[in-house]
Amino acid sequence: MENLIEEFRIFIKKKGLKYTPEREEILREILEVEDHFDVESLYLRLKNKNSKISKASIYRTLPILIEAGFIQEVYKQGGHSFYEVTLNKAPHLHFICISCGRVDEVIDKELNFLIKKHEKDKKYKLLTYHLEIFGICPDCREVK
Amino acid sequence: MENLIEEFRIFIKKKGLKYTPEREEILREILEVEDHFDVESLYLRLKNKNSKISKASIYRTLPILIEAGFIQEVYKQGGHSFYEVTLNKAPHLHFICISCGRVDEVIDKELNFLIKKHEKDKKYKLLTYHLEIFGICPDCREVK
DNA sequence: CCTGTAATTGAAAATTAATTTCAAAATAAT
DNA sequence: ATTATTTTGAAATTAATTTTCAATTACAGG
Ligand SMILES: [Mn+2]
Ligand SMILES: [Mn+2]
Ligand SMILES: [Zn+2]
Ligand SMILES: [Zn+2]
Repeated sequence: MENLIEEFRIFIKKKGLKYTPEREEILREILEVEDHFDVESLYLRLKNKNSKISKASIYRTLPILIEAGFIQEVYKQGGHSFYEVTLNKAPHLHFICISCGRVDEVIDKELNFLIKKHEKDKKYKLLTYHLEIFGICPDCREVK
Repeated sequence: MENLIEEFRIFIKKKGLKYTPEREEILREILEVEDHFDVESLYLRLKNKNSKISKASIYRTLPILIEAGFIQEVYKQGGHSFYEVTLNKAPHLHFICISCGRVDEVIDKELNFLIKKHEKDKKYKLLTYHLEIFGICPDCREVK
C-alpha cells in the first residue's frame, strides 16, 4: 500500500510534476475501491469523507494514473468511462448486461495469447485492449 | 441491395413504425459506405448529394438499424461513436493506433470460438462484442 | 381519393461528460 | 524567505447526443 504511494510519488517527480495532497488522496481512494468506478462515484466517495477534491482534479489525475500504470479505462457505459485498478490484476474481459448494467469479469489466458499473436502479425506496439461482450445476464433473462 | 431495402421496410412495418424516405435514404447511404463511419461523415456524404436529412434523423435512425441488425456501433474515438455495416461481415477485432487514429481489422475465428465458450459458461444471452486493441502502428513507430 | 390521428421530421434548445480557463493557492528549487 | 512554475477549485466552455416542439407526413379507415 504505502509502497504504491511511494512508487507514485517517484513517478510524479520523474515526470517533473508536483506531488500534491490531492493527487495522493485520489490514488489512496482508488486503491480502496474494489470494483469498477467512474468519475462520479469516485467523487462521491471522496466527498463522503469530507474531502474537498474537485471533479476537475479527478479528471486531471486519472490520465496520470493511467500513464503510471495504476489504472486503466476499461469500458464505457451510459456515455461515460469506467476505470479499474489493474496493478496486480490479470487482463480480463467484461460481460456487460445491457438490461441491468451488471458487469462480470472473466480472466482468459487464451485471449491474452491470441492478442499477443496479432500484435506480432500486425507489428503494432501493444498498449492495452478491451474485450466487451454485450448481452442479457441470467437474472434479466428470467424476469422476462 | 434492393432486397436489403425491402427487408428494412418489413422490419419497420413489423415494429409498427412508419416507412419514411428519410429512413430509406439513410440506409441506402450506409450500404454504400465501405469502411467505418460516424454520424458526421454520414451527414456530410448525404449533404454532398443534396440530401436534406438532418443530423437528428441520423441519430434517430441508427439505433433502428442496429436493432434490425444492419449495422453495429464498433468503437469510440475522439469522444464519438463509429459504426459499420455488419451484415455479410465476419465478426472481427480492431487494432486502433492511439497516435494517428488508424484502425485495422482482423478476422479471427478463434476469437468467436472463445466468446461462444464464455457465453455458455456465464449463461449470458450474447448480443454483440467488441475487441479493441490499442497500440502504436508500424508507421507511427518509425516516425519517432 | 379524402380525413383524422399518430408518428416523424428539421431546427433549435437542452443535456451531459469531459476539457479548458483563470485567478488564487501551493510546491519546490534557490 | 523569495520566486518561478504548477496545480487547484469553480465556473465557463466544448462537443456529442438527446430532447423538445411545431409543422409535415404516413397511412389506416371510410
Ligand atoms: Mn474489470
Ligand atoms: Mn470493423
Ligand atoms: Zn442484467
Ligand atoms: Zn499510427
